[in-house]
Amino acid sequence: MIDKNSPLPIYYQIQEMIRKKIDTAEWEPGDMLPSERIFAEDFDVSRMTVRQAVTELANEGLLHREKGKGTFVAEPKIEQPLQGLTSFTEDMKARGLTPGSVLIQYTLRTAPLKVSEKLQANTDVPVYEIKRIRLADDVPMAYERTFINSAIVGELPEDIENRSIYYFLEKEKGFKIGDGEQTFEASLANTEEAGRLDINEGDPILLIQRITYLEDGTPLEYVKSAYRGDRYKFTIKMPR
Amino acid sequence: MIDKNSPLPIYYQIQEMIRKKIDTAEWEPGDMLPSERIFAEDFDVSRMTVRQAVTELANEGLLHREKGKGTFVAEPKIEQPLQGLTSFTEDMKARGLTPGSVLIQYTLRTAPLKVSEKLQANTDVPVYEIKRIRLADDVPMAYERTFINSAIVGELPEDIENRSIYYFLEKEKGFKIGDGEQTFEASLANTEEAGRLDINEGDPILLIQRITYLEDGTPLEYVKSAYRGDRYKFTIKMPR
DNA sequence: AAAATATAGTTGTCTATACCATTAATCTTC
DNA sequence: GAAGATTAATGGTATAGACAACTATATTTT
Repeated sequence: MIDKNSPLPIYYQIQEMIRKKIDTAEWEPGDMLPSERIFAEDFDVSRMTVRQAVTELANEGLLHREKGKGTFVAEPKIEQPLQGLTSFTEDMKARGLTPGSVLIQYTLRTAPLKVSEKLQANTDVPVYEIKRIRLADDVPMAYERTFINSAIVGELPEDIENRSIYYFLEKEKGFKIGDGEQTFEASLANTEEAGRLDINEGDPILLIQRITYLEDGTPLEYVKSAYRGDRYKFTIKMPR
Repeated sequence: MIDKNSPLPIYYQIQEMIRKKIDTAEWEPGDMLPSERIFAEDFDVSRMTVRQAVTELANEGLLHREKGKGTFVAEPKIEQPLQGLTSFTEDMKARGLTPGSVLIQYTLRTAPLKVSEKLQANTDVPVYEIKRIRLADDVPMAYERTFINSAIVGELPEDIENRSIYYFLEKEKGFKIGDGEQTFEASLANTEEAGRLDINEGDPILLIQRITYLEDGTPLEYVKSAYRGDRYKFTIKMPR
């Protein structure tokens, strides 16, 4: 469960392990976690290492510490509609819909000019181009074109469309996702988009473009999505 | 400077000391802090204690760590193009355009049902209803309908259309603006919107609805805006 | 002169331990 | 039975040290 020889830090492994148990509802809000001393003994690590893992999760608000009592899974934050960057998968789940995906195209190619600009890379940089139709409860919701800088991520598994790309990159590849820049624009469906989304040409679509950066500022991916205007609203909480 | 017998934790004292040096500009953005080992030696504490202080400040964004190099005072957060809540006025200025406004209607009335719901108020609550055409370089950019809970803000001056409402409420009335919730949606211009925006019926428009809250969570205003799809893109930076 | 190597300094991770403050349960005393 | 004291468990703070990973500079080698 915890691999001391992994290149990933132990505290990070513990962190992700806890996160997973909460994600999978194995540990539910209000549940008390094993005490730091127990954790340390179980994993045969120092208590301080356990604390480093727990501290970060507590700062994130996922855990809640009480002196003298213990550490508990925090109650899910009320009013959390898309506070930050989210994937289509997370987005749909938050809306109570079942996300789905149909792969249209999956190729490794050299980046088109506009894409290479967005990715701040040379025009000849190899990128993955992934075209997907995104489904919500089996109905087309968006037509999505993703470009991922393969010079950064290396090889992607072929079954990536079934999983969250973010999850894969963060958990399995160890990349740290940073900020994202998102653009919203109203437009009308062209022939291709109308066909993919099962709507008529000229119907309203919400174009969302996103550039996702790594923590160090390197652009990782560029996504162009066309959402059905009649089905989709994007809601976001903004500070200050 | 650091009092080991103080009831305040040592790491907290160090934290506040660093904060103060930055506040008073004794340490400026870009400056390198003494290394953790130097700090520890100077204060005669353990390096881990110093780290606990620095880690928190780094998480806050006040400091910036670089492995192998050192710890530096972070650059003050630049107000990125639309990182948070912004008014139309600020938005346009950030784009290098001159914002303008044409007042269409300004009334004090009882809230329509939908509006009172958004403002979490009774249906008979009095609201200001302000309809404006928003101009950028004298060209219609958006048609905006604003509802402000007058039970909260009291009386508004009549010449409000020439000024930023936010500025007025914050600086002159002392209200503290909190979060905002914003919804994006693609649609087609109806007759009224097309007329106001000088476009054709059926042209694409970006519908943006915003609810602005005070710091204590009270809804303050509800704004429905229809932006010209051919002229306006909304860009935002989002944290992960 | 350029390239490779060593070196010193930095943050990152981790250990093993110690004591403190708070909490909750148990035991003792009245 | 109620009140107080004890005890065990928890997270909070702190120590002294170790090695790893990374960076910049100085030194040596080619």
